[in-house]
Amino acid sequence: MRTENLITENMGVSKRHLHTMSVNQLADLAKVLSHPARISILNYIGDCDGCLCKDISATIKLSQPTTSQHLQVIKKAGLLKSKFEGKSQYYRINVEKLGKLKSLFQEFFETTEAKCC
Amino acid sequence: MRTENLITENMGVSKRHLHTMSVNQLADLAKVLSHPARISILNYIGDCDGCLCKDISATIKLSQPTTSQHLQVIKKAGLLKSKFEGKSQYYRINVEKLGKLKSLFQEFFETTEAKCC
DNA sequence: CCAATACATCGTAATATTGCAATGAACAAT
DNA sequence: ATTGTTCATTGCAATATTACGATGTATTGG
Repeated sequence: MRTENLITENMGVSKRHLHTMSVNQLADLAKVLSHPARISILNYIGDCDGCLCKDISATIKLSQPTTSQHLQVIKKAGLLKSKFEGKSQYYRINVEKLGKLKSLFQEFFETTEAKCC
Repeated sequence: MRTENLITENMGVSKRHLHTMSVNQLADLAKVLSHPARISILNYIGDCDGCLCKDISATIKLSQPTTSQHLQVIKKAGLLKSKFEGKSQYYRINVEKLGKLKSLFQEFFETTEAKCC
């Protein structure tokens, strides 16, 4: 009757090791799109190609720190590139990574639709 | 010099009202895919078409409560249907909603790739 | 009726996410 | 040099997510 070892370890943290590489990759990229502000940001950058944080902030109506934070999340996932020019940082879509997302998504659809459709 | 009204309201909650309907819809569906377990579940259900929580739980190696919780998240987003038969609940892909996700994703790609590619 | 099965839900603990004011760094302009 | 601009980072508060044991309900099998 051991009620020991009920110690809560790894509480609140996703168990990524249980899943395949490509499943984790898709989850990471989907997480970028799981917040509407990040979708709006990607839409905006895709439309202007070479954008500043202050302009994005003004467009999506979130504060500069919040906008910057979202930009870092997108960049860390690989969907954005950036380049400093003077005091300005220009953000651009990383087209290669966007293509990767596209193919992972395609793969997900093919697997999921396999026998149900 | 009013340091009043610095009261933290709406802290920690997404400002969905700032974004368009379709952006929010895509974000909601992307949130489903933002956890690897939920991708694995959808893959599995798409493959077997009519699955039980216990079998999914055994396959993805998460506890029954955790698996059930993920299933409710996916179902609430509309990507799953379910039907009770005796003591068993059979889960199936909601093909219409999956198609909706596909088209929202397509739309996102077209907007984002507009001028950068 | 009684045990076993399948599942959702509750409660709880730990971590993650979201948002912004305040701050500091780097550069531009005067 | 001083001021203004642009941005990332820090610190904090509030909410959301993740995971699972324990529990209750409903059904099946004996």
